Amino acid sequence: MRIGELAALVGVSTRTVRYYHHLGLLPEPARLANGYREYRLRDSVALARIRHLAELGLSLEELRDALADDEGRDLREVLLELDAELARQQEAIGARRDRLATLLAEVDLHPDSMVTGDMAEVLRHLPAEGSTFAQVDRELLTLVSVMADPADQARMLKLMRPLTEPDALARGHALYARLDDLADAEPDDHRVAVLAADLAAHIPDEMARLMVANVPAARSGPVDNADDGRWLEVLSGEVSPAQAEVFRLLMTMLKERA
Amino acid sequence: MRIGELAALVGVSTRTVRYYHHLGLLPEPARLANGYREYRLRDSVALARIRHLAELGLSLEELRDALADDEGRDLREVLLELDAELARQQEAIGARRDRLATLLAEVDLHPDSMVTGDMAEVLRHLPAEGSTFAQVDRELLTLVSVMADPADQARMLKLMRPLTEPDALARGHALYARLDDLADAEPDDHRVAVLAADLAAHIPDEMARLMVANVPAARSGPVDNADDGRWLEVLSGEVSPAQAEVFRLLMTMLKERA
DNA sequence: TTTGACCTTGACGCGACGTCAACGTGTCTA
DNA sequence: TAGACACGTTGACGTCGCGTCAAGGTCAAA
Repeated sequence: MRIGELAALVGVSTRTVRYYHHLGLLPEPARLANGYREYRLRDSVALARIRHLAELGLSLEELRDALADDEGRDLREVLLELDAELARQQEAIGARRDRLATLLAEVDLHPDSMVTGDMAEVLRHLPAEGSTFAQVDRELLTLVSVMADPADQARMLKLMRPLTEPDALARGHALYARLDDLADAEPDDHRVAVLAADLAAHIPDEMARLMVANVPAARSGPVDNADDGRWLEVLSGEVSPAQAEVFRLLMTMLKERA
Repeated sequence: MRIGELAALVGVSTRTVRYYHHLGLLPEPARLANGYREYRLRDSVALARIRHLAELGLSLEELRDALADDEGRDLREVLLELDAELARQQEAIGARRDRLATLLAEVDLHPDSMVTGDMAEVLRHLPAEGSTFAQVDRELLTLVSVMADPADQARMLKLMRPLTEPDALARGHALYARLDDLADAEPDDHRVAVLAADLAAHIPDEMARLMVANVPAARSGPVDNADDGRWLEVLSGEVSPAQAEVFRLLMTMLKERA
């Protein structure tokens, strides 16, 4: 047989056969006078065996190891390992499909974003365009909703629920307005400390504890942990210096309260 | 934020972030005076969203399309399509695991080869070393056992069962010996036609029909079908001219009988 | 003789990055 | 002030299992 016949017989391309030669998986057969490879029956048996195993999902390198010398001993281990690997893959795909189903339900309800229904509810209660600080909160909440695992998120949403009550909402919007008023103020403006105290009063105890536990800038001591990064500076980049000072004071107050 | 902070926050490598810029998935942020990229909160939101979707199995290209302009309309379709794709993958892996389990059972029983137990039984009944023709049969049967689907194989094995009875076996071995005797004979040796007839008599009717239907050299007319290849020549390469002639005559007789 | 089907080797391309090179920048320490 | 060290920049190559094209050589049929 020439290479095309062998390939057609086993059902692969000639490129595949030559590639297997290149890898040393299939021995190079004798050549005819014109340089063509001349295959025999046993080559097609070897090739068919390679394909049989490859189609089960074995990598060609694993194949070479398994078929190398002792065909029986190693092969069984490799196949068992492969089965475990395939089982893992099935589970992983199942988990992905679960998350996908969750996401699809969210997309159905809120096509414009990718947050859960509850989080979308919270976001809708934030002041719309115009408030730069509300925009920062919006981004923070969206980030959390994409990154945090569902359990943590649900806990957080439960704590935020009271803030969406009509009167709490009105006070919240007033606080946002006062924050926005500080856009051009100096960090030592007298309104800064007052606003921070009012914000602290607005935040329920349980939520304060959660913020202290999770916001790096509020944890004890100076920035000694690499994980902490530079949260405060990052936020400062998003808002004015006076507004950043409000945030810093607020976190200090919450930490003292905890 | 600089690129390392962004990457650590979202849990990817800096290379990944730059790759997403390269693909246009994530917009390039402003640069500092020193050329460093300067990221803001919204960049981390965008990056987290990309990762969230990518981890579900969407390709980056699909992601770019889905997140391009209309986030809601397209995304749902893409996600549904992805779910179908994942379901297909799960099924494919399941099928692979089924075949793997079959193969494992075979390997347990017959560690030296990769054939089913029944086929191993047939192979064991063939004359051992020394008979070149039996070696050819051995390779042909092994090839069939690797390539044919299990149903066809089972049918074939059932037809071969009578040939492994003690007396049929003895006659079969005698026929192999007579074939091997023709190794150095001329194609017009008088033993050729006799042996072909004896072989034909040794093959049960039903099996003859199966061979005529499946062996290209036995089908009607000259080689007119590309699929037929050059079976006869291939076999001739494995055995002597006289032996090849026996095979040719045998197939002709079987065809006439059908 | 020319076509057309086959063979040869060699090289590039894919997808989603990892990894290394060669270099500039910023911060901390001796 | 110098050096160490961590970080940033762009660019290029490697991964895996081949597909695909390039530029030729070989062979049977029209």
